[in-house]
Amino acid sequence: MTKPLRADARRNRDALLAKARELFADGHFDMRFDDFAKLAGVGTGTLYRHFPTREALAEAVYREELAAICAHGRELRATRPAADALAAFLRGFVTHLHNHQGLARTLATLMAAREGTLAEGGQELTLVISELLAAGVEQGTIRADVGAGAVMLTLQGLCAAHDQPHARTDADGAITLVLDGLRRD
Amino acid sequence: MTKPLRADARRNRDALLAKARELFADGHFDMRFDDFAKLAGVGTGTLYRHFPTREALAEAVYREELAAICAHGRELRATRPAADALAAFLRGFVTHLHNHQGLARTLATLMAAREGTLAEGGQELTLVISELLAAGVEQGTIRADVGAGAVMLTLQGLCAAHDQPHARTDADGAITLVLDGLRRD
DNA sequence: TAAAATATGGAGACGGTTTCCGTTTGTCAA
DNA sequence: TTGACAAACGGAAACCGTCTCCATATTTTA
Repeated sequence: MTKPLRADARRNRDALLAKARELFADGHFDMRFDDFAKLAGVGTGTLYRHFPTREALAEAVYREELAAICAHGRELRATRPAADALAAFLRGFVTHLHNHQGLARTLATLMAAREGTLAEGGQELTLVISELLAAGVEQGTIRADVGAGAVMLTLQGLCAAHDQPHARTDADGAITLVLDGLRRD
Repeated sequence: MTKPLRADARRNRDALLAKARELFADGHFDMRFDDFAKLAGVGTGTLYRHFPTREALAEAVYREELAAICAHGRELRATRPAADALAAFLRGFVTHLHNHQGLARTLATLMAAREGTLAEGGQELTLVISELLAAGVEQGTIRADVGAGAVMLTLQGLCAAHDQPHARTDADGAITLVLDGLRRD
């Protein structure tokens, strides 16, 4: 599965990721792709070998962060009533997006992607949400006629709009609607 | 305001729009920008003079369509209880998007745009929705603590996801959540 | 330590975008 | 009408980011 990587290859890959993380954190998302390579001190070819596209790089940068979010979602589901867990998860998601612009930007792309490794991240998130919904249906606190896709679609909106003026307020409002709309009580 | 346009200029502009409409209707959204010019029988420079960017062209193509949608929304507001009008408007919007991929694609861009003429289209839609909401608040059928931005954000999600597998089902679900979440009764 | 396997780097090809300016077309006043 | 001026045209060529290719270098294996 996970093919063993040659020493220099791993070193270069890590250098690229580190530099990308640094630049993303500073809000530099739109660099010339080649420049990532230059700044990381590797050749253009090396960059392309490790990350064929800009999105692949972003995906690698945020993979762990997204996995952590999903893990947090599962933990919530295991330790709280489903409706509470869902609310906490979505509210936390909004806050996290608000504090991590790069993640929002990346997720907007990931969710739009329909094939390949890129889509995986989005699918894991969908899975977590559908588990939360299923638990809520089981507990009778969440309606059964709306699927995880509908919620994901709202999240996609949040991500796509993350850099608009009233993004935070609007995002909070949208999540409120989703939560109240889902509630069955 | 509306500067008088020279005869040949108007002719070329119309040819460009007509060809773009035709191509968009056939699902050809990703043409080389130059080719619009060639296909419309005008020079590259002429294309750029009339529509500086791809988005400007798309915006011009769908401007009337969007205006019609907004007009329809206002008409609904004037002739029905606000909650009904809002539901009809949003449901209709989903159906319309589903039947007009090009509009969805264009709106996704328009809504993301934050400045210039491009943003205008998005703003008019926001305005219509906030009028519908305001009417509902007045009539006591819609909650007052969530703004039009929250709804727009969901619509942005619909547009961004319009070409995904379960887009229609998910869109219907998301709108259901928005409507039920907004209802105050 | 030599051969095989893997990875590197960066020059340059590629292709879409955009500008620039000499020519054409339309407008308007006389 | 016609002449002069302004507005618009067209498309060749400059521009610029992306991506490939391969001679060279590094690591691994035997």
